[in-house]
Amino acid sequence: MVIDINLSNPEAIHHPAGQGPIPQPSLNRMSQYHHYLMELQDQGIDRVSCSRIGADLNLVPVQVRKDLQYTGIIGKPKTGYVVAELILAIESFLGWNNVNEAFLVGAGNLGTALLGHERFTKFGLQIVAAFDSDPSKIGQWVHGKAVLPLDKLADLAQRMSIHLGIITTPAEAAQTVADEMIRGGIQAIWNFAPARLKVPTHVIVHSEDLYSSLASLSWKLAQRFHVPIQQEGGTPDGVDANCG
Amino acid sequence: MVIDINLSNPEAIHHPAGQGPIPQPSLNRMSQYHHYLMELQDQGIDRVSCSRIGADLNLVPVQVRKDLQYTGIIGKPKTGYVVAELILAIESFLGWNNVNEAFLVGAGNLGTALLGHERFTKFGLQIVAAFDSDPSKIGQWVHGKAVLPLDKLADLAQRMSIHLGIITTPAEAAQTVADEMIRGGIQAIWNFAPARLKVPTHVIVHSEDLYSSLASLSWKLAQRFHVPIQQEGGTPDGVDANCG
DNA sequence: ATAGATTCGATCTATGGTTATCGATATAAA
DNA sequence: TTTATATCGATAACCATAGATCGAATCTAT
Repeated sequence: MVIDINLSNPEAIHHPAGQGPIPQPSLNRMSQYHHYLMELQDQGIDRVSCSRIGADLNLVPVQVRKDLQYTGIIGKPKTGYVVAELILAIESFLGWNNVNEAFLVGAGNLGTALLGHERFTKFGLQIVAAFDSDPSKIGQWVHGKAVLPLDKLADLAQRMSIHLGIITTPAEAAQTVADEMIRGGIQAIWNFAPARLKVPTHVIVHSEDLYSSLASLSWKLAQRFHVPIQQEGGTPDGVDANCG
Repeated sequence: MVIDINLSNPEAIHHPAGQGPIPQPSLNRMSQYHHYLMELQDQGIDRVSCSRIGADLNLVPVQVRKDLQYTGIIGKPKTGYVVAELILAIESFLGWNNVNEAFLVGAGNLGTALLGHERFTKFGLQIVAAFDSDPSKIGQWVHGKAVLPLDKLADLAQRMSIHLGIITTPAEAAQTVADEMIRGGIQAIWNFAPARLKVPTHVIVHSEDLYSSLASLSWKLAQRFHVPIQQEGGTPDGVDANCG
């Protein structure tokens, strides 16, 4: 799950097509649609309707339609959308057709996992180098990326115009790393360390907060086992919701 | 970010204290409060008010108060809450005072990272064994946990009454693994593989969906760089929101 | 060519979550 | 002891998101 630290006010979120602000939940569903459409394409299906998408993704058709409208795609009555077009629309909407070069800090297991995830390139994410402060890791190559000393980050980020930083260090190091990134002019941080980052308001922070997920998960498990009383319309199974 | 697959209807989510259903966002904020309160405790602070929490966490006090009420804690006017009590209240509310034993499948980098994360035990999560289908990994020990063959999972889960499964395999394997887990009577799945899992409705699924996060992140970055026009109350920085 | 079925796009309504308000209560200061 | 202030808990207003409805458009089948 994600907690974005510098919230202040959830303000209007506008998008290019000028269709007004897009709700965060809609934005979150985009990748789901994208993934699903890629599957359709693999199966040789070239047209799809909102009803179909909704049925397969457990969403009500109207919601799908609304979400897709944000991408600027237009569909035809009775036929629906052209799958290929729709994929492109989503990719362009999300900026996945442009490359985002990124620096990753923290060449541990998690960092290594991300470095090895070639599929990111399909979504415009290109991790170009890794950094660490552990001398034993510096100079190594991980999945074809050099591990450089952390103190080179700011300068390199600036010279290479890197806008995105990924933090996969332990919690203690996270703030220091974030500060370095900001010093290097990095605009957005994808943070996997379980720490609240203090950043200037112009910096975008997305934190993957495992504990938050774990919290919902264990709460729901606890519910199931310690609250045998379940007496209403919804089945005991209905304890789920999206965005857990 | 998290997408929970078997949604159907986001139905009422009830909790023990009987204060009515708890909103998912509130649930997600719980771990944040918990983390913050632990910090306070480390600093020797023993009382705290909602205003204080809100100021430090960028939340409006009234929201904090409401969230905390779900845990059943009661505070005193003018003083606020006793930190130690509050921590206990949250832990008990989330079920973090009970142990959840879990099996993890997929002893790759990500799996290894999770297996090595001792801090999980503080939150009631105890990963008791790892599984894999790669013969070269079977029989190894990772961070003190044995890596067993996948086909032993269902039987062991049943005999040991394991309720929680963690999937850290590649996407292709995820569904097979989930099926095995369900065969073993597992109730909840924490899925890190980028795949939609098909599960019976009684099984809780929490998927950490990296692509969804990446989608928001790259959208926001794209917004920043490709839409120089930003003409309203909110600053261009205000593009953030929680739950990205 | 026409009738029927299906789906899109737009508008409207309902739900759920967030934020504001108000009285009550506890502490601190006068 | 009294008064002022801060905070809690509850209720109510508000806003964002989700869902329902309806007309218009397009395709298929007769």
